[in-house]
Amino acid sequence: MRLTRSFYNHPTRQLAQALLGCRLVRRWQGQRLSGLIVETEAYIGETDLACHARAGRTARTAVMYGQPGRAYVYFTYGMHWMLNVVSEAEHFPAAVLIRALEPQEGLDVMQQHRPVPRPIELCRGPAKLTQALRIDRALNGVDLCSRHSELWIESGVPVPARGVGRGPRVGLGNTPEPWKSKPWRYWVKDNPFVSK
DNA sequence: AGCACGATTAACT
DNA sequence: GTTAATCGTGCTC
Repeated sequence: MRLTRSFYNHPTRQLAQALLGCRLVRRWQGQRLSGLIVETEAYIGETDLACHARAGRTARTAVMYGQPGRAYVYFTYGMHWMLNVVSEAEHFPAAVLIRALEPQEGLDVMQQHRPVPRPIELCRGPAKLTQALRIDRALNGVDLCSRHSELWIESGVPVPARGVGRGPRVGLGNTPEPWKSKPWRYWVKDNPFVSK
């Protein structure tokens, strides 16, 4: 079942954990491309200096200030797209970055989008999964709760708290403390599809 | 108008 | 472990 708006309207760290085990689905040319979410990170508000919303409301960050349950897709390093899910109440800018998937449906199509020798490499990283699922600027702002969107998340088997690993967020090179070290990255323990 | 840098990845040594 | 690729964004001049 497609997750509803209320699922996303929660504290970001709580949502980041709740999304583990859920299934991200992309409809591409009538086909389902999907995978279980196995790794996430929380980015929370203007005071979190790792969050893009630290710059306040701009054209780029506007989606994060909108409804929960929308996709925030941004471009970085001159070549990569990142997928986030907007969290918390409208007007509070926060989102969950989807960092890795365990591929489930449409692996053959994903391989066409992203040629790799083995499926383990298909979605093991935030820019890898957007490439495999063909997620780019066209999906920025899309409502994951709408019946008509080509991107959504389905409920799954919740991962119990003891099965969730936690640690600092990845790639925050110049972010000052204490934000750089906040343990706001979550993953499914012992799952081989988690990024490295 | 110009500049430094980035929520990364792949291909090096 | 190091580095190139490659361009939108936000900040300074």
